[in-house]
Amino acid sequence: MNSHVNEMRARDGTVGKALDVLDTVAGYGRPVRFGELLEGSPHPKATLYRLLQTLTNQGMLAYDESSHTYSLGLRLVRLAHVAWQHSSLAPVARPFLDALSARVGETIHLAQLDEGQVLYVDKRNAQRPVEMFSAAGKVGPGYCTGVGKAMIAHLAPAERARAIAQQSFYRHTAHTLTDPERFAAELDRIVAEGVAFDREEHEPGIICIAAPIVAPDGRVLGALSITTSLQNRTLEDLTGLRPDLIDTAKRIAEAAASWQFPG
Amino acid sequence: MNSHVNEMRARDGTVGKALDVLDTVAGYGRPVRFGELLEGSPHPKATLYRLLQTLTNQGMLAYDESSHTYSLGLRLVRLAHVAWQHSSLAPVARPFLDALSARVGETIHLAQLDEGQVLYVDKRNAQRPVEMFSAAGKVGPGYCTGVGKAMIAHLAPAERARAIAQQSFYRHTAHTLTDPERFAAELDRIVAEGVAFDREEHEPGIICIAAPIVAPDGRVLGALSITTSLQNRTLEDLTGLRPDLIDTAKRIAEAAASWQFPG
DNA sequence: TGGGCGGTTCCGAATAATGAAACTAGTTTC
DNA sequence: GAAACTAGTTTCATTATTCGGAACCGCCCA
Repeated sequence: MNSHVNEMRARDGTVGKALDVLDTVAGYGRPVRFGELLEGSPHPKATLYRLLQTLTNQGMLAYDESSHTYSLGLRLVRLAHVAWQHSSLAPVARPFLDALSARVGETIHLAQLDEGQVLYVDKRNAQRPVEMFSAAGKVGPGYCTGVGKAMIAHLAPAERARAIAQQSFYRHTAHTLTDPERFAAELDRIVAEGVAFDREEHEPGIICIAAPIVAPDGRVLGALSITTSLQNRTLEDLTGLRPDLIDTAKRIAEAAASWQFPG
Repeated sequence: MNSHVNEMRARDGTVGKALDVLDTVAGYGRPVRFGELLEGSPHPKATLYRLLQTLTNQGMLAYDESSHTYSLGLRLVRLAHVAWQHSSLAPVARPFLDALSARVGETIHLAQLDEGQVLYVDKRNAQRPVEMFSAAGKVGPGYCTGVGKAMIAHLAPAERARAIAQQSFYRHTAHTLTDPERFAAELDRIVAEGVAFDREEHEPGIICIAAPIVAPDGRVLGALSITTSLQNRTLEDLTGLRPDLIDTAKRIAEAAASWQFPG
């Protein structure tokens, strides 16, 4: 699914390899045995073994004696807490999300771009209170989500090309855009309109409207979306929310700008 | 504050050093410049420089061109999402926390032990919906919190000794236990009683009752606490919640056990 | 124009990573 | 119950990488 990320990132010496292993373990999404990791690993047994030892010793992985399996360690959770607080828009955007959520009553996502993929960093849910990490830290595709398209559309040309090259263009639904050419055209349309729509491109029956969060200097900081299902609302309903969405995105960008520099 | 953790963990070759740098950056809690990191770093300029390059290139750090500062990167948030899901009690405990929260209406914490410190992995708040990462990933002291004492008390002797040695015993309030001897006695009392109390030992006016979550094989998985302020409730009130708390902790332990092995 | 400071690059020496192979422990097969 | 097998761990001579002192760059300020 996202193993190509591994291939891309390696070649930073030992540290790169170690972090690569971390990604691989994460990719399984469950405790994994030494043998499983070995096949599919570019490293010989002893090397992989030492990497796992080191990472475990460092608390980045957790080894379960009884089941002989490795999982990601708690040290990551600890680090991520700090990372989320100062490398993400979420702390700045929080009050704006709260307000927007109260006004529109639909699911709201705040996302950032990471290696061409969408990384959700905060969320407001209409019904249930809030799902914790299930939102923050989750990744999604860039080419078939509202937030992904909104962000990629507003990148500088070179970055945009790179981001397009990083997409898998897997067909999730009948509406998914799977052709890079047509995708690029869609991006131009998005820049012209200022917002991106997800027209059931990722999940059937799910639609959204998304706006980019762009810094004064033009850098894309993230994106904001309002998601709903066709059972509740129509695309026209979402279009009606456009002014509020764009306004909120702009306010977040301003807040981020004045937060960035005084630090 | 927690720099001793750094000292302890290094000496795992290059990877150890790199992760150490990550901790250091996290310790600042804000974007930090190269020079700041250099003083206080055991590495010469060139070495530190290369470590930062590697980590940045790997997405573990983010470098801001304009302010020349490093912060923790988004890749950590991504990894932590997975780590939280399968290396923490939180997913298993979630329904039990929801139920307990609904019954008692006070703030609830779920924590695990990491290097002698308390790592909060989930939270239910009485008033406001839920504060996201502000709970999950946050660390606290082991010797003056309910959850910390409950967990350390139920460790095997050798581990308990190690955990005690890892405490700073900084005096937060007039009630903080700062003597290792008396702390050990408190731990024995906690084992006998089955629950730990925080009697304003961390923050004035804040009290809590905590129970450990212990696996069938005796391993301490985590702890659960109900926190309140002396303005609202008394220690006696909390004692009344003891049966419910202990019962919930036991149920979580059972759920974790039956989740651990089928994996 | 020139000094100072933060950041970057070089390169021989020192060190740590490598990986084939041997070993051990637990498990299945006959 | 022994032998073959499987999965995981350790060893060690070789090799490649990291190390770090020193030189270099370039920007800001005087």
